[in-house]
Amino acid sequence: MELKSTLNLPDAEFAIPMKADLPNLEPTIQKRWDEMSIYHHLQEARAEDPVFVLHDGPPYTNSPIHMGTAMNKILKDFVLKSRTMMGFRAPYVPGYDNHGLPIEQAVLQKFQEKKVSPTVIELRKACREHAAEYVALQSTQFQRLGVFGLWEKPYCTMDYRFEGEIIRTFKRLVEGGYVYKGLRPTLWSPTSRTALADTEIVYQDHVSKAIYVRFKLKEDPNRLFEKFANFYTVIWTTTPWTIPANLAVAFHPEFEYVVVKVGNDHYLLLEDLLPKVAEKVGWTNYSIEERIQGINMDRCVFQHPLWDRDSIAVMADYVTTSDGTGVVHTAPGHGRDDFYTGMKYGLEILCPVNEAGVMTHQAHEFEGIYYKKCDEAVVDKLKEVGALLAAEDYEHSYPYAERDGKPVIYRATEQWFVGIDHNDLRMKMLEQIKAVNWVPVTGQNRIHGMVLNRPDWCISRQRPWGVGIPVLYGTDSGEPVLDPALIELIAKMVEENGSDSWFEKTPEEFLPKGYAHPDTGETDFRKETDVLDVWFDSGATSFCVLEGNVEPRWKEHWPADLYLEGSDQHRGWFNSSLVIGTAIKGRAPYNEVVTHGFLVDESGHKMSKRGGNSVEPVAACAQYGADVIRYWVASVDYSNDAPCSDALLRNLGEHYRRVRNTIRFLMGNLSDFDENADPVELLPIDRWIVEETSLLVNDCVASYEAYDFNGVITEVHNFCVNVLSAFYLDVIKDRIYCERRNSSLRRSGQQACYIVLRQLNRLIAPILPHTAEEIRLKMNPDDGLKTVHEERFDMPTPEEIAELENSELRKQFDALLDVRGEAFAVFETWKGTDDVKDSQDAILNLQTDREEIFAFDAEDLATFLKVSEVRLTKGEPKYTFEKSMYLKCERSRLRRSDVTLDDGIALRKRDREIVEEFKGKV
RNA sequence: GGGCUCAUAGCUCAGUUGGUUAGAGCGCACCCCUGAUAAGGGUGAGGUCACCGGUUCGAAUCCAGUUGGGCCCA
Repeated sequence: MELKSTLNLPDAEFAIPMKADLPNLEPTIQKRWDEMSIYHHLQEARAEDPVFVLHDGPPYTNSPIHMGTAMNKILKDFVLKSRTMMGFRAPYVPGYDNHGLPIEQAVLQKFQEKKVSPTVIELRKACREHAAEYVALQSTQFQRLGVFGLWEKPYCTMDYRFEGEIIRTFKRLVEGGYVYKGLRPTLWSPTSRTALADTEIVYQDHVSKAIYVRFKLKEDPNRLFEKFANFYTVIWTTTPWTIPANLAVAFHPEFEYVVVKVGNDHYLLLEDLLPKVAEKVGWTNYSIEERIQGINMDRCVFQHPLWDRDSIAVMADYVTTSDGTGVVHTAPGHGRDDFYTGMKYGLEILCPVNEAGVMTHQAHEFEGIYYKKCDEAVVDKLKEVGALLAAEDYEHSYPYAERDGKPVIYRATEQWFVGIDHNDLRMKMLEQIKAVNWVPVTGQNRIHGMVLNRPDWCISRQRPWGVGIPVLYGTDSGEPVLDPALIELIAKMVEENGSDSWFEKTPEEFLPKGYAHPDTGETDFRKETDVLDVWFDSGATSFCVLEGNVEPRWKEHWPADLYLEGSDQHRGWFNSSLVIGTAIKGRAPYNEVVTHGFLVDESGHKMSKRGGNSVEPVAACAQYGADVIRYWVASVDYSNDAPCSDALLRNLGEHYRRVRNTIRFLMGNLSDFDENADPVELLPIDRWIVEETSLLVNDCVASYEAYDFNGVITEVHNFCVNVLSAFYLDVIKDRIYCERRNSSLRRSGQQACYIVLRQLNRLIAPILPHTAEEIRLKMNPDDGLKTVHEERFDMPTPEEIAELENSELRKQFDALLDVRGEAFAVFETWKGTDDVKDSQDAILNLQTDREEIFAFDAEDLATFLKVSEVRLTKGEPKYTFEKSMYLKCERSRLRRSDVTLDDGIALRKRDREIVEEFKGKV
């Protein structure tokens, strides 16, 4: 008779296959999820439970997803699935960010290729189509990763109702008095008379007229320079035409300046640049009279070189020691740095240039001159009044418009702003930042600095693809109407017909009959042409989504429990959401913020398509499977830069297989196990493994709560490798394989395996959702649930944990595992002697002083230490081996004292009885 | 150039308030098993904790600087 047929070997039929074939398996599991509407099923299953709201940050819809977006969505999914298994209802409305320049430019390029100039309406339509295409694509790609959510009704910032709600959010800020109109310099093309974005600029070599100009000291509050006659400072600029807009001269507070005497005049400039300046302006005979640090000049007043106007000394840290004089000509209407410095010092934003690049009446005698021509006029005039020290041609790179290849200028234009200091908003935001839980905690530092220093928020964009700013102007007066009732009217129009209608319709078409300007009484209006900054769109999402006005199914409590995004969003979404949330409701729209880093390759360099080191999530899904990608996400420290490469994914595939195989073996042992049969009393080792598993669950759930997914997967993996494979499963094989099918010894082991398996499967489910579902489907447990994702973590109470951690049983097995490790190490050096290579062929003479070991049964010790016999004595630790002379049982393959040779076959007593029973049956 | 941040074994990660010989998994080498088998078990080799100073009885850990990455600005 075949001895093998009398054994209970693992049944591969009952287990999951060793080879996962995830790329083919996952879609079939996902199909099943779709058929059962798993997202809704889970929401209903937790309908009565506490809610955990993760509000989705919308990815931009102009490309397929990349690995970074995949990681972000997977991290969110870890949170949602684990919170669900902790017993929360965890809704998830995925979002998409649709408006903005990158889409507009992609679309414009397509038009250009066809040599078509679209109208604003045509362009917007094409942008909408383009965005919709990528919403659909990204949605498919995210779902392929195994992410659950309300995929049939995500939020899109371009949806009509959503656009309407964005306008209402604007209205709430208007009601709070946060919105005002001001000037701000933008890149401006005088030839096409439009504002341009940074991305529409190319830098080219350009020859400018560079001039050195002296400014006479007018007021000297600290009497620093009163001892010097004819006292000037010297500036250098490459744009003479901006001299009419000069309102300040900037010094670096920390740099060292000198007072230089030249003839009867004194000049203040940077010491480091003195030799260079002296050469340029032709000072041959000069002497340094005094040295003084820049900070001392703060708020000295100089005289504008042409007119009776002050030019005050301001402090700026962008002053450099490489060019010019160390004193920077500052025209707040003509430069971004100048603008912010001007704001800080309360200067006017003076811009004496009109939209065609022609100087206005504010430029006095230069009125009517084109800005380029004005360079010469200004130089002549400066020479005439004696303010010009030198002029030369200067070659440098200068911004040009990509569109028409012509130079551009910085020009202050009218823009809409949100006042960050209105109503103490900044202080309130800083308070909120303290109250939010930032993970990792360094995020708090980062956003605090940004909010502390941020200027007012310019929410205007001179662009067609966005939500039109709902403001009308009196045609004659040019006075804006900031009327909440009017904005509400526009919001209603937009939510029905989209913000396209704002662009399509004339004011007469949507204004009520007889509507008059609240301030001027005018009845003729023109529309604002600017759209809202896309950060306004996304900053408004917490209201648009969670308040449920756009879609009732989205309604959840505000603020959200969690935002989870890349660390770049400290400046972006976390910031814009905080501004709007705090302005409207006086608090942050999130209680907790988790941030992750960016992707790098194996050598720690940023991942990019151009760098040729990117890993594509769609391709990786097809090659390794989503669960392996998810394993990767769980394995990296996402709070830092996360490394990703093909080699890394392959490596993690090995980790995955190890976990999978351990579970597969557990399952294989359970083919004849009935979960509903009356339980037997567990043997000590079986009770031990169940208790160890409870401790594992406790640790892993704590890790899930702390968003430490690496902690989860590392512990699970180590448990599979070190505790299950290397010890427990190895050691119970004899019982499972060789004992009688229904013996309580075997049943005890199976019962433990079953419990461990169910526990493990829950622990991996948030990270490996497809695999966990595959396992559950194969096991088909009788618990009335439809999916592993609605199971709950089986959490012991804190009291139970404390008891388990300190149990006698645990101490006993800890001691055993220590002894086992030491014994194996000694065996390794002994083996080979007496021809013994397998520890099962050896007898261990174990001398130990560890009391716990003596509590074990002698037979169990031999089994647990994988030897033929253990001869135990008390004393100093000592391990010696000798060759076992016992016969080897042909059925159990063990050398034991009870093996006898009978009928030409060597068998243990137990095994002989079982074989006889089988014979009797046959 | 500025703000924030990171650097521990070939790879991915642990490393509590500063305290024995810095750990794990993978990979690698050697061995065992052949009843988890494109599996499983055992042992082992791998580290100037990026570099350079400092504080301290004692530093991977605290401080300053350097180098090299990353995000955000300019």
